[in-house]
Amino acid sequence: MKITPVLILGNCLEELKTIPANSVDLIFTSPPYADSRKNTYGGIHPDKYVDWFMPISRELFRVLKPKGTFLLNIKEKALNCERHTYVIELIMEMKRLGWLWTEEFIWHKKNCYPGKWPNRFRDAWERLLQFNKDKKFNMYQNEVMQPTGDWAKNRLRNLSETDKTRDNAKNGSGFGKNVSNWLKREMAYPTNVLHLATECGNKNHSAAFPKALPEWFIRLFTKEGDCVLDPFMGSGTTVSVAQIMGRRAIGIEILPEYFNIAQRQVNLAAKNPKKAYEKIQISLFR
Amino acid sequence: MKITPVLILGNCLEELKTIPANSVDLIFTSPPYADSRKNTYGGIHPDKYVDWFMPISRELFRVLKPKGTFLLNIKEKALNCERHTYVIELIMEMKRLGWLWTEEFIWHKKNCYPGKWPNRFRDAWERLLQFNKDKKFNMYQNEVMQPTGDWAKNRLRNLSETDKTRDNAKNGSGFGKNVSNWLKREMAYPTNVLHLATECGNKNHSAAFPKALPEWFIRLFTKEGDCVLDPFMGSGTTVSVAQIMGRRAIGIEILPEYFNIAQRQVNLAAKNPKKAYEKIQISLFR
DNA sequence: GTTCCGCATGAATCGATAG
DNA sequence: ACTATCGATTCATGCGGAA
Repeated sequence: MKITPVLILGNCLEELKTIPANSVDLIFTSPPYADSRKNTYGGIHPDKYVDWFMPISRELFRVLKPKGTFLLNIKEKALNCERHTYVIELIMEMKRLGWLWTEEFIWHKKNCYPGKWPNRFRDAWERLLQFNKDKKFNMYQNEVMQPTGDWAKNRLRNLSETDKTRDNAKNGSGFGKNVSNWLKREMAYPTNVLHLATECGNKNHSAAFPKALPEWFIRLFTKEGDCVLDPFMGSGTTVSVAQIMGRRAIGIEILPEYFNIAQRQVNLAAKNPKKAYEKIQISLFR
Repeated sequence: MKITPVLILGNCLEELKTIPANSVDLIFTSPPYADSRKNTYGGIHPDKYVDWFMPISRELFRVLKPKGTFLLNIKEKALNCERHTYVIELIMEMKRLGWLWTEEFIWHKKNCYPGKWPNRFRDAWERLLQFNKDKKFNMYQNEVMQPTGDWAKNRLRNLSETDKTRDNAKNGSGFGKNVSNWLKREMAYPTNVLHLATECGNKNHSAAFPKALPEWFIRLFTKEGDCVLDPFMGSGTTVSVAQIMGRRAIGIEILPEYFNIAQRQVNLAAKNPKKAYEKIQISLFR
């Protein structure tokens, strides 16, 4: 199945209004952070961040399907020696608007930005806020199961050796059932902490996250053919990952510079999807 | 230097009033989480949590030195398929009271509670909220430097063969005080993400955190002889760690049962501080 | 004395059932 | 309708006994 994402060059709030209500399965986005990236997006002052985001939040609520999910990657910056409160104020406001704040995932950035300050250490984590319209949202947990920890490997290795000898010695003693039980145990469900290194190779966009991040949430919250929206597309990481995974995708970007990069990335992925897919590093959870 | 902690049996809010203003260097505490530990503390309803905590917060502000730090370990629970907002409301209220919200550390709980639900994964992290009265607070960053990546791993592996304590061999990353003296080269500053397992063998208290947690913050925010306060002492982890590290300590606990456990632990540590110190596992940052 | 293995134990959460 | 209680589910870790 070959689906080319829809890329829209324009103002996020205006363009969202052209999208039908209840049509999107997953919104995954990383909006411009307050007052940072001045050179690119212009920057919104922290004190005005909530007022700026709420109208957009309202449109996102409208376009999301009842069982869809909105995932917001955000982190407050330190301003004047303090953490600003615009993120937690935003959570409160979005709840007033009708969003359910269902979960907060942590993205642990294993190779965070270097630096030293007298009053704080390097910031190695970001928030991944999950919002929903309904308590019963779609979630495909089996799609993101992972191998169990090292503790199990050692023990299962020993176990499987004894299993083999017994299996050779005796025939059809019903031991196979036990083995299959243990095999199930080789996979476990993940937690709400994601360990991912930032991709430093990404040249142009100043706020790129690793492909594995949208990839994980797209697997968790959508099926093939579902629709993924990124209203702050940037250089198109989320959109092209969705494309490669066989999801429909919509991306909105106001700056032609980034829009063009995203366009090229999408064309490239359309030409050789397998190669593009292999490029997605799945290095979650250590 | 031998300093015995001051343990107070009584109501937190009342007893705090007996402590002089501007006398404490570090407050490190983990108050009863909303509605949990019902069997022990009675539990506060999430909707009333902020109102319950704010008068205590006011007293904590009073007793803290201008350059001191308040570190609050807390996590909101999921209620009715949503994350409750009492923690972020608490942050807003404390700012109104005059606290600076300077940082939010993440405690990544490597061995979080198991379970499976249709709409969420296991919760593997807690907040460590840092509050201060003044932008220029005391912070001794050099005290918590850690060995860098690969070098540390190799070094520590060899080490565990030489210095054969059982616990070092087990997790492969533990190192004692004597060892850290060795490793003056190739040390780096940590980040604001801490990787620690909960100590589950502790039958004493239903909510004991690992000793390495208060140990790290006591090193970071206090010197020898400084005063550490834990207004919700529980079985006395914070207080006895502070004692072993040569800090003065004050602990308040309302339940005689826990108070007695803390009392015993303190007496034990006073008798043999070296042995007690070695028991503190420093296995931070993986 | 070391290594290996069995086992209990968590600051959990949801859905169903009962009052 | 709304609150209180209970059972089912799940996995990394430390401790203790055994080889």
